[in-house]
Amino acid sequence: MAAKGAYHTRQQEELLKYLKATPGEHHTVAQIRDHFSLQQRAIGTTTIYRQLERFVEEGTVRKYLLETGDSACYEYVEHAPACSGHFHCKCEQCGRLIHLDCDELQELRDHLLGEHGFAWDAGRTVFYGVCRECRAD
Amino acid sequence: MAAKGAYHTRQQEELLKYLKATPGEHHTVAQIRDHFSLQQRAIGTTTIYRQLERFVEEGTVRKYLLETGDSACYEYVEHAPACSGHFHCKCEQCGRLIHLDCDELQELRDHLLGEHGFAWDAGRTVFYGVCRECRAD
DNA sequence: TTGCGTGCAAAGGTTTTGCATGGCA
DNA sequence: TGCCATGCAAAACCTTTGCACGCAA
Repeated sequence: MAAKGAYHTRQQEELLKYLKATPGEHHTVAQIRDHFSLQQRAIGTTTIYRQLERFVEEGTVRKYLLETGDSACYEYVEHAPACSGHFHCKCEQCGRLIHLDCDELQELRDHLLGEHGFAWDAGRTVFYGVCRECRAD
Repeated sequence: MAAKGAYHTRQQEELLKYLKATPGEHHTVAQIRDHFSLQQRAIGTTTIYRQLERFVEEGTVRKYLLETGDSACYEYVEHAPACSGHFHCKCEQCGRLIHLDCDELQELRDHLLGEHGFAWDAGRTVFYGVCRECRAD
């Protein structure tokens, strides 16, 4: 009796390969669907949602809901599900999602846990603001 | 020729008064609609959306899209659009949105700006994790 | 052969838009 | 009286679910 995730399919493989090829980039379901349609290797929308959901559970992929509220974004996470010492900053002007490596982050986590009892998951948190380039304008 | 927002209506006034009375609390459109329905002072859903949109533009109200993706949350902002020294933490287990006042926040803001050139808007950022109560279980 | 994965169609939910009516100034 | 605001209905979206068929093991 095979469990969930027992089978290996063409769609699953191609989807993961695609995401893996673009680490740090974020994609919407619509973008993914269009990408494969253009390549004549269409994958059903439902399947994309279901595979992404599985990848998120596994920790292979991370899901974001940005403030624009349009649709969710999915991003392949290179390293282990920890993704520690790693900020996600979203620029509200140019829309870019920026990755920052930073020690300060660990301090903040300790502080939140020690002083406020809040176990912060930095990997799921997106910092909103304006990036260096956009401030220069 | 009056411009947008020229008129003062019952719905507008009651909605703002309601939000003002609960600073720091967040409401969904559905919650707001139900609140006024129960009071026999129903406000159309469309109107709620349109008024909230206006308040957000004015900076009177802040809009959040949480990771759950259910529906947007709106919160009255007491003071100017800065909302400094104020964390928003969302517990992923009980779903509560917690407000933390903390000096550490200012330090982090300075660090992000100085070291990484990122002008962080703490008021728009939600920290995801698990709260003290849920960790105790 | 077994039963998971796929994808169409349809449902579900939130948010937006069209349009006739209502109400403020 | 002029024109914005309202709210119903319907559309537009994104996402999830039901179900029959296909395919991996």
